[in-house]
Amino acid sequence: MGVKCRNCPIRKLPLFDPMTSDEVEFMEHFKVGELSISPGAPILSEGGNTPQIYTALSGMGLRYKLLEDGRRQVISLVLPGDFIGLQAGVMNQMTHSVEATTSMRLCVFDRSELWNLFRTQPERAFDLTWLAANEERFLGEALAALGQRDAYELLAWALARIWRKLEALQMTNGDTTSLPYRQQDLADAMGLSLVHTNKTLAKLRAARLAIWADGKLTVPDIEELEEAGLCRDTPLGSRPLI
Amino acid sequence: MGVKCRNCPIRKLPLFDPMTSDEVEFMEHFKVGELSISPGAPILSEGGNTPQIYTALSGMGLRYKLLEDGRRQVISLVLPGDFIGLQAGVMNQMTHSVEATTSMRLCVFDRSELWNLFRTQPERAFDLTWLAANEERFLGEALAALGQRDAYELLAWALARIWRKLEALQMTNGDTTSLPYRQQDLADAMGLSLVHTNKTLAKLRAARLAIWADGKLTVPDIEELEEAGLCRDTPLGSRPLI
DNA sequence: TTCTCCGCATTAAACTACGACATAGCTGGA
DNA sequence: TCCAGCTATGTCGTAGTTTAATGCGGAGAA
Repeated sequence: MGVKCRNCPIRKLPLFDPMTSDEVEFMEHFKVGELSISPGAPILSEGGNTPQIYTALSGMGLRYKLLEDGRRQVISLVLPGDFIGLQAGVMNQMTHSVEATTSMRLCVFDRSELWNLFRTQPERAFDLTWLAANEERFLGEALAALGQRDAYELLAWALARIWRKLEALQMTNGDTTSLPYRQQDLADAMGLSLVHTNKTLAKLRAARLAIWADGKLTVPDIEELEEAGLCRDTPLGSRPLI
Repeated sequence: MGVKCRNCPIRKLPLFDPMTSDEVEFMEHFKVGELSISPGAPILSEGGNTPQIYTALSGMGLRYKLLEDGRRQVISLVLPGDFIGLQAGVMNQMTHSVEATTSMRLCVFDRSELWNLFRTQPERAFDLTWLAANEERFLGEALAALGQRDAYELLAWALARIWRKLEALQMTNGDTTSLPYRQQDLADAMGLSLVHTNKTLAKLRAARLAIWADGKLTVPDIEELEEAGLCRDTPLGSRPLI
């Protein structure tokens, strides 16, 4: 898996920014070990304790939250370079669950050490805090910002976004990429029913905008796809200066 | 307006926490003046520059964002104690607009001074950053967290939440409170059409859960109202420790 | 190998919530 | 008195949900 992030990347918002070498080095300082996770296994559970935080070195997963009525809200995908467990609360309690959808390798940090950041590197501390606050954000949220769209545009937007993300991580191969998520995952992320998601994906497929099959995503023409989703990203991810 | 916050309150997340006296004193240091705003007047505009930030001392307003298609997304209410303009970006550019819906009194701070926080008071800096990141959040966002519900539960939840907020600020009077927002504002906040919002409010009124009329909100039985909205707040607002 | 089970994708039919449009009443201000 | 802004209510079309049934490939057991 030809991922750029070697060991302990901080990926700033917007999530596509690569990490500078001294940032990598800086994070090395906090590293306490590595961890392997098998596909389908939970990494962190809502309400659980996390004295440590992780970054994904390889593999994919997703953040989600179980709702009272039994539905599941997917918050975001977990890709190599992402933090996991950063935003756990006062008692280190997680506010959502994280699960691997492929086998994953994780890099482990000691959470308490991170407080040093605030003393030694205020600007980086700002980045981290901001990242933590935003980690909780929903994929669908930014969509709300853009105004409610119908399922067609919603999914076009989501696929285009995922594609761009993977592209930035050099995880695409020509116009195809491997993407171990089920249609149910996508549906949960967008707040649509599985059935309707399926039908809408069929429409996208018929329009030859995005072919989602067999755990693979093929995007013949990304620009066209982005246009179909009116892909105007909100400045939500833009980095503020307080 | 019997608000607790005297001059320059930092209200931590969750937003109901009162400010300690030394925090008040601390913020006094940054204060550079006061400002009066008349009802309906804009305070900050999206894209505009803000060399300063404000806190609301009295009055109410709302944060919103204009969408490309002309609709308006209300982000959140501005109540006494809230920060305004905290999260403006790199060039001090606002990412959304803020408008007063009553006459307001604002306390003015110098933005650049705030960077000192990161050097002198790391923990408070954390609070501030967190607050800034969350200021952008949409009201409807937390709703998405609970899972999309129908308009009825959506509005029940929103009204209950507003009520609790005002209650904490001691801005309620028995089971009635003054609330200078239009139905259009509520609709924009919840992402519903004005017409449907109106009809749904009628249903809530018929059920004697919430009476919204003449700029006043009456809540005969808050517990019942909360239940109607399945009002289980997400821990979204809970303060994390990284 | 073949049978069976199970998770996932697919498609169809009935139902529902919401938006669009239309119309009317109510109030305060010029 | 008229007009503008807000509230209120009815009808109708449609996007999306729900339910249910079918198909299909992979894993495990005989």
